Amino acid sequence: DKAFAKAIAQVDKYDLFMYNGADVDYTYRLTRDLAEEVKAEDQLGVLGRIEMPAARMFMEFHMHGMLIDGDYWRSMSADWQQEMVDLEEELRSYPGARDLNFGSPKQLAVYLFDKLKLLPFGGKASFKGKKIDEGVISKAIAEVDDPEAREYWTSKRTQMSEGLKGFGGVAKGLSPRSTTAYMLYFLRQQHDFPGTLLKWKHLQKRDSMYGSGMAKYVWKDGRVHPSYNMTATRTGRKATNDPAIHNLPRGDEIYNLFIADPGWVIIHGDYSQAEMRFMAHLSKNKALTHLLNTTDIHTRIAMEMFGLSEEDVANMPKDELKDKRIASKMITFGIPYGRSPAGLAPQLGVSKEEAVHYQDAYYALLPGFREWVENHRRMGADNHMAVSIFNRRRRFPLILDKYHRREVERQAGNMPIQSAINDLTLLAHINTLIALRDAGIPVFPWPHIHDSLNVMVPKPLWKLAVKIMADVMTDIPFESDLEFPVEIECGERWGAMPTVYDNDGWVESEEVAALLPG
DNA sequence: TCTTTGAGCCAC
DNA sequence: AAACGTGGCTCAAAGA
Ligand SMILES: Nc1nc2c(ncn2[C@H]2C[C@H](O)[C@@H](COP(=O)(O)OP(=O)(O)OP(=O)(O)O)O2)c(=O)[nH]1
Ligand SMILES: [Mn+2]
Ligand SMILES: [Mn+2]
Repeated sequence: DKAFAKAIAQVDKYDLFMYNGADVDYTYRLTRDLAEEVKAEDQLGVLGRIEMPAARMFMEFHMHGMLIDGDYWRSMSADWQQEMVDLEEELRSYPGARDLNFGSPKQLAVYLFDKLKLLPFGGKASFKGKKIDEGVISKAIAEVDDPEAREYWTSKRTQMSEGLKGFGGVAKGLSPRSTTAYMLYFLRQQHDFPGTLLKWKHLQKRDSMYGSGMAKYVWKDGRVHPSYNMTATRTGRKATNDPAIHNLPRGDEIYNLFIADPGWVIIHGDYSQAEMRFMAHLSKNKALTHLLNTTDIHTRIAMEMFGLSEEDVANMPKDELKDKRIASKMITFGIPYGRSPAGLAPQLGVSKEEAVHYQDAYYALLPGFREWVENHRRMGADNHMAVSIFNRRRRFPLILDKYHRREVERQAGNMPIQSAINDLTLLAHINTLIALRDAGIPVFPWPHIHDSLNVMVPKPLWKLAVKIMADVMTDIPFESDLEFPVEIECGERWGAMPTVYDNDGWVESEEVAALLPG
């Protein structure tokens, strides 16, 4: 932080040294007291086996950082800014829009709903309520004939305000005067302005995050050095910042900003259908296990969601299928994590009643799974605690009312699964580094991202390293009927990495041959 | 001139 | 529609 650095620069050097020394000393002394607490909470295993080695790995990653492709970065940034200039000129040409700040939701609402008098989901009636009823949204979007808009609505959530969820908090949902993309896709059926605004918003986000906005994160060495926050989540997942790398927009455009050091390659491994597999492990559900062993469940749910046949899947462009598969994850995970038919409906593009049928069809595919899911949720709330197989814990000391209880049930249901997949992956990351070094392969850690991990190795050794990573990741540290297959990609640029290894072994392709000799 | 909050959008 | 879960970042606007 610039202001902080400036302030620190003015502090007397001797005072600063004394302060830093005291900081270290007191931290060290605290370990004695805290070790007692950790022991009392039976968390020495989590600390010693996972958190401490992970901390060392994250520090190593932070120090070395990731190289930014400076030419590509500047070129992309310039492109985005030029496009924005053009779009802004168009937007300002609309009557009354000349002096608008397009980044201000407040000003946009006045323009869209008062000046242009555009009608939100549900029309005039919605102005009466504070939030738009889900049924109104479902009905409205079902009647819209705009493929791009339909695609958006099936791939994004409506959820907006957060508040103190469930108790004394702000109501969640879509306000009738909302200016979100979700709303703009509806408004663009009535006027040209919202459509152009959507494009502007997209570019504004890209540039502010990864174009001009990225500059503050690029050090003098031309690299970014993200920090890992190990205590940000209630599940043991990690968070990153400065810059955050857990929420980079998918696709090559942004990922190609990050490249391997010259002469090195990045190797990336991601668990397949990770949390579904772990739910199968915990529940020992036969049908789910069988489904995972024989098909891709995300694709299977995508077929249900979009009404696709086997032929459709076979003939569809690869990228389109990939997008539909991604969209289906929110349904596949949403249902066992407690999403209601009302919540599912807008994303499925159907009424609440029809959404019930989707939910039933989902569970009909997996006999016994619904019972397990509901019991699993209840037990966590009853115990006021959720525990993962790695003995990570989340407590729920207070349950305030029946609605809060439902929230706690969903959180307690999710924790042991999300947490275990994270720790499984984190351990695999740590062990991959160890195994590579044991094999004499130089390696730098790259990011750990929930159920995926990255390392950087010298290019000539890529194949050896891929095999080692695959072996470590699939050699899970617990007994299970389930396998945990991985997909491994490799390349010099983070956004251009062909799959080189998956559940069926080595993947041959022209792309691999061109990129990775040997 | 700061800091905090709200709206919005991105990911696994 | 009393809400699938877990997060971070930017900008505008309000608060100190
Ligand atoms: N509750 C919830 N969890 C999610 C959602 N999206 C992702 N996750 C969790 C569950 C996933 O298994 C995990 C890793 O995300 P991935 O994008 O890698 O998906 P997954 O591993 O399921 O499939 P894949 O890697 O594509 O075979 O993150 C979501 O929308 N809701
Ligand atoms: Mn995965
Ligand atoms: Mn993943």
